[in-house]
Amino acid sequence: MVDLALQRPLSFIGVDTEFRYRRPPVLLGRGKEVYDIRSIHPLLLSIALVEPCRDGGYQVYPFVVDVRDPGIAAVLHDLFRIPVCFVGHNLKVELFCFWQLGIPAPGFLWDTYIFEKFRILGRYHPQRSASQDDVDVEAIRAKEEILEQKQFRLSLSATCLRYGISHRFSGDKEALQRSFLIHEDDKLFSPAQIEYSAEDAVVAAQLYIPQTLAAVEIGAQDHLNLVEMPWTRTNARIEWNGFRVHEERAREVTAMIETHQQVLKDHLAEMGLENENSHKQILSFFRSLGIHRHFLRDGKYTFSKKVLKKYQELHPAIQLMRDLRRAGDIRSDKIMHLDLIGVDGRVHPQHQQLGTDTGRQTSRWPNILGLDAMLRPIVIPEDGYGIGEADWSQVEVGVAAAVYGDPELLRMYNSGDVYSAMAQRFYSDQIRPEDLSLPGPEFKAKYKKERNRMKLCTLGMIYGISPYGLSDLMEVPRSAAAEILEGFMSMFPTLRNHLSWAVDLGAIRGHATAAGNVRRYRNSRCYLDRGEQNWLKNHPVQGSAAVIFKYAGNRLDRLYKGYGARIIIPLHDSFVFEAPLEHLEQVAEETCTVMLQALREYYPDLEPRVEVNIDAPQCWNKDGETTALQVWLERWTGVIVEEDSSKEEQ
DNA sequence: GAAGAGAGCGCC
DNA sequence: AAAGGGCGCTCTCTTC
Repeated sequence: MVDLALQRPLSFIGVDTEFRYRRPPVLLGRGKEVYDIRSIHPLLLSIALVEPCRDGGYQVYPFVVDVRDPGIAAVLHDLFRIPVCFVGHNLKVELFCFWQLGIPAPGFLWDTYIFEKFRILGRYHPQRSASQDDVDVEAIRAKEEILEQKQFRLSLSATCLRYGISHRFSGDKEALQRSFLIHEDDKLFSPAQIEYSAEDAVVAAQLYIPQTLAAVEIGAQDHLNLVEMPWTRTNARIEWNGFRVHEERAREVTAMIETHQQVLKDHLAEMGLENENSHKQILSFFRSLGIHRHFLRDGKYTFSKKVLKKYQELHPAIQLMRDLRRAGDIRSDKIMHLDLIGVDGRVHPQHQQLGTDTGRQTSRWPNILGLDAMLRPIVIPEDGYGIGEADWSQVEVGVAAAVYGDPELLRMYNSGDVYSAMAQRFYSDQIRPEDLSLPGPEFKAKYKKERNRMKLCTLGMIYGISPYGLSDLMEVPRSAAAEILEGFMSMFPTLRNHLSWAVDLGAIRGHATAAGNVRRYRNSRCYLDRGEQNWLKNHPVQGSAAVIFKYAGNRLDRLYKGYGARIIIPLHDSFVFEAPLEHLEQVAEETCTVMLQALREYYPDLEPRVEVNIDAPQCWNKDGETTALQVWLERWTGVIVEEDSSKEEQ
């Protein structure tokens, strides 16, 4: 097979693998099963070599290889070095199989699953139910159906149907897939298993040309080849890399919280509240104290963190509730699930490419992108390695300035600290004249409140906030918020126009557009509600930032190879990396360079800044802060000791 | 007992 | 009438 592949003038190669896992799945409740990707056991590799014929058609040579043979990897090396495109449906698992076999990934990929996901971003988005009525069965069913439809559309058989390609096994695909999961080690494969396996590689190959045409039709072929498809490999590698967790520290934290939680819970129960998480119980508790009216918002009671903090002076129980909630959140974080540690001793969350409608990543099991900052020090490097992080400063503001072409916002972004520059202009009559040209960092320290208001306005502007929402955030009357917002927007007339055009054009066209022509589609042709108006404005910013992020990530993935370094967490606007200690500084420096270049390649008008943090390489952390969790726990413990003693005195 | 909605919290 | 974009996850409470 390899000889033939090397001798023929191939156009591209379809690929598929069948596999099982050596470890049983971890059960996460509600029927969720998560397999340890490091225990993947490749069984069959299917290959479809494709070459052009004189008659204008294509000749396909299908092969199926039993990759349980330990000598096979060495033979396959040469095949994957052929510089043609390798096509497959959800290539992530194929890449896992290759890496498990010790075969380097091919250089040029096309993922037919990712393409289908890409072309329906925003479609099949469950709408908020039209009715406020709780028993709107129709709305619930419709929502379920939409999500099911979306999943089904992305499957290989449904994709084949759409392109008019016949898949011989589409009917009993599931049964065959399952047959591999329970296949015994030395058993031969049945003809059905082998033919099914071959068929998947063949149809994936057959999808390549029609999908390429479809990519041209949506104006995104360049982006797909440059960014999205290479990212499938980068993303798979991040998942394959995973990260190490400090098991002992995790156990300590859990034990410590559990001990003190009980004491505090008892204390709270004495005051009259059994469960700090129960909305119902809190309401009746606060009623009995006569303080419930403070928590009324628009006809509903809310006991969120923010309002509890605001009114904590009303009763000593409130501080207790806040602490208990925080402690409960930390204790129950999925990262504490130590059974998610793979056979390589590392945790491998699923990183879902195009997980969101703007093209951003999502992660789950555990959701490492949403990890409480206090828990970051649970993530530690391998021995001899260090962890670093590099992030673009205020990147979405810069991207907003660039995509909407606002000269004043550009100037402010390029000046150093965008929010300081805004405050210097916005509050020019309230700021001492000598401070009007103060450099960002100094201004930031001196005019904290003013700067923070500008930050709220900026984020609000990108997300489409209303005076109502802003007044809540700034804690000023609505009329004052309206005035601030108006004054703020009037500093950026170009931006204001272009935001409003983004809504109008998006409504007419049917989609919002980001860098690389990454589209997010509307679901209806009728009235734009506020939410839709907002994402039409926001997608160009968030989506473009996501594109640049992946572009930079791809470059880093290739660059890191030379240092034995790896990306471990792709954090929307920052990369967390792990590198051998002797190369950590060099890796950090080159990471900055790549990130700066990437942003400037897309938006040459920007003068971006990247902040790097290798201050505490012994664990992941925020701004070099590694002890926040300990400090918090100690304070918590302190509270108990103090209150216990005061109780005794009484 | 399972499943879903709502409230809430974490991240960017 | 609603009121800031994008997510994943846990807990409570209700319903089937």
